[in-house]
Amino acid sequence: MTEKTTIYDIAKELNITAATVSRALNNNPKISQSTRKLVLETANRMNYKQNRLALALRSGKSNNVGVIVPRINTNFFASVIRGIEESLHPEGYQVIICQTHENENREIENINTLLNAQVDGILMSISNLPDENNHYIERVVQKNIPLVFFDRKKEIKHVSSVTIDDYQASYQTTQHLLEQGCDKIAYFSGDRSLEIYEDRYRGYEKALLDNNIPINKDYIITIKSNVVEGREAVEKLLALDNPPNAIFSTSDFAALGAIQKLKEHDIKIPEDFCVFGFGNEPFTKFMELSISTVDQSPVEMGKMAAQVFLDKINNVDKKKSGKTVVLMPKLLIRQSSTRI
Amino acid sequence: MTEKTTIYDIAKELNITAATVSRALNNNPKISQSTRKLVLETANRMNYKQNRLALALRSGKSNNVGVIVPRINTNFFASVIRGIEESLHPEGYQVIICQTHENENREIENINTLLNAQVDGILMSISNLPDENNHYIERVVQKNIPLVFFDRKKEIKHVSSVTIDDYQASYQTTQHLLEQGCDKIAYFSGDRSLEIYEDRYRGYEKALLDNNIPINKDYIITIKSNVVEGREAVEKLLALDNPPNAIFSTSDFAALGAIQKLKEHDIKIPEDFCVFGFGNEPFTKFMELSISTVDQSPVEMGKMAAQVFLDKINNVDKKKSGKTVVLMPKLLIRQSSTRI
DNA sequence: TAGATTTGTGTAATCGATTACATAAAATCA
DNA sequence: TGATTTTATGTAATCGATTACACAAATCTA
Repeated sequence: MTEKTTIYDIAKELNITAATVSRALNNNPKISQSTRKLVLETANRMNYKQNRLALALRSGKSNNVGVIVPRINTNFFASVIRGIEESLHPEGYQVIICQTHENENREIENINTLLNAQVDGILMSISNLPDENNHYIERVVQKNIPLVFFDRKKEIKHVSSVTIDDYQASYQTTQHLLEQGCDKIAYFSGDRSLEIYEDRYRGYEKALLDNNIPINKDYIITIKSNVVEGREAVEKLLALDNPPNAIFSTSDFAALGAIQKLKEHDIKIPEDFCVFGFGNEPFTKFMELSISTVDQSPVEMGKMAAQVFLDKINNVDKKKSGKTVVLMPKLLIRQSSTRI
Repeated sequence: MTEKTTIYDIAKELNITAATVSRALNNNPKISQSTRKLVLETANRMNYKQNRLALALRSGKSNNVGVIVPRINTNFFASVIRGIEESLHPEGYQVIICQTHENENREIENINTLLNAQVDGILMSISNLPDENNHYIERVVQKNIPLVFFDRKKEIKHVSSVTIDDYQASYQTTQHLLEQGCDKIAYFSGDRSLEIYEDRYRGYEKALLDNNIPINKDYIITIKSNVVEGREAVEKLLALDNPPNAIFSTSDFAALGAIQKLKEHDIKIPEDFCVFGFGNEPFTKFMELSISTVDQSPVEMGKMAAQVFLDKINNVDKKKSGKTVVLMPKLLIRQSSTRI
């Protein structure tokens, strides 16, 4: 029939109790071989499937993990989720996804919904939660639910995080551009109230200072991660009295927009101008003029975030420690910044 | 403390029963204003959060929906999932994602896990489930759990589906290439045991026949969706005595590989050779030679699949009908196939 | 063979929320 | 005022699985 089979149905069928059925199904040692065999056969015949909801309610363990991202259909986040799913699936966890659209209310709402759903852990890339809302995060910690930030993190006590070394990535990229002979490097920044963008900015700044190059504020432009803003930023830069000869963009999309616009101005890349992106979006490799960029190993990052969660779940002793994992970024030096 | 507050805790605090608390929280009319106010305040003060697991167990409704895709980190599937999430979130459903990696065992396993988790519906893009395993699908139907295929579907009784009109897309694309003056059109096919690829092939074939152009079997190559296979296929085509002057690739990635290889052979696109892709991957637009392609409106497709699920859930009367939605594809005619 | 031990099942509580039914108290009516 | 209706609350079952505890039967020991 259409109804679901429960252990009670099996029990009635065999004229035993549900407890015995449960024991047989769970390989409990206190059960006779004959009964176990009978139960297993009957369960199979009646097409029994364990109701994980009931199990979850009793055990207090849902075997679900929530993942919160700004938006799922970007290569980076989709890849992180892939990594998470692949690490968690073999351990019997399922992944619930939530999007915030960079909206802090959605972020709070998603956290609450996940808590209500009794998830065993939350992995998230924070949108832009102002500090006054930190208590929503702290509540998760208080409930002893493992929380792991990936990529976009926030310094909160007892919260783990997995990121790449954004400072290093940025420092090395700037250094690379300098070595290519670019001495006037413009910088496209993201919202610096987010740690990753602040770290990247510091890496850029430090590399310039280490090379005795003063910071030119006109070269620093805050953009959103899309093609149009990259184009617009280039217009501004080219209108300067002393325009730059390189751009380090913390967004691949903006880097692409920049390249388009530079070409329209008949500026030769990389001969006259170098461009470096960030994120290793698939298209950067495919372009005829391939775009140099920083690879963030998103799948690895997802796997690592999942691993940090699993370690926490499995070591109840180390109750309130937060683990910080920093992955090394990989500079992918391609045509857009290679002057040979 | 770290413990969770339940309605029993609130009841004890106020010296009433859990039933009354429940009624107050659910705006049950049979409750006095004063009690309701008191309960609400106390719940708030004690930071009460409803345990959705308990609710789910009692009501038989988990408010979770499972989504099964081959792989989440492709633009198409990530976008569909985005659409699904955005339609389902306002209705109070959460989305559980599963990947199959095109593996039929994983597909079956995922279906079973979702059923055990008591999901209220399953939305999936089928991998390559052979017919002898149809009963795993039919079991879902039997349990009266709404099942919706998107993109990659299978004809199974009572199962809904949302697809684009692959036949039309393919027919129109072929027609377009003919109009551009290409009379020798090669075709990169996917695995034709999947309906979508069979439909696309039929569209291609029909357009040629309608224009009195015989099918040349040498022009038809089955590929996997990646750049390398596109390159290799072009090598084969160019080695023919009578090579083609256009390619219609059912994969954008293969189309890109084809373009790369054609350029290496100094063949001019679109003057000497036209290329048309399928899927509207982001990079197709960004290329210096932008690639013509078919847009499948994945976000729309996801939203529609979610809507079909919601309609089914909300109309219990129409118990076992399957709804079939066919979206119109959009041809994006770009430089790679535009001869002025 | 009486007593101790082992083995296999049953009983009933539990997880947290909802709700049909019962019932006491309050309000309304005649 | 006594009967009737309304209102608010309590009681207890339910969803499906697990498990501490109890206990009867089987097996072992001396």
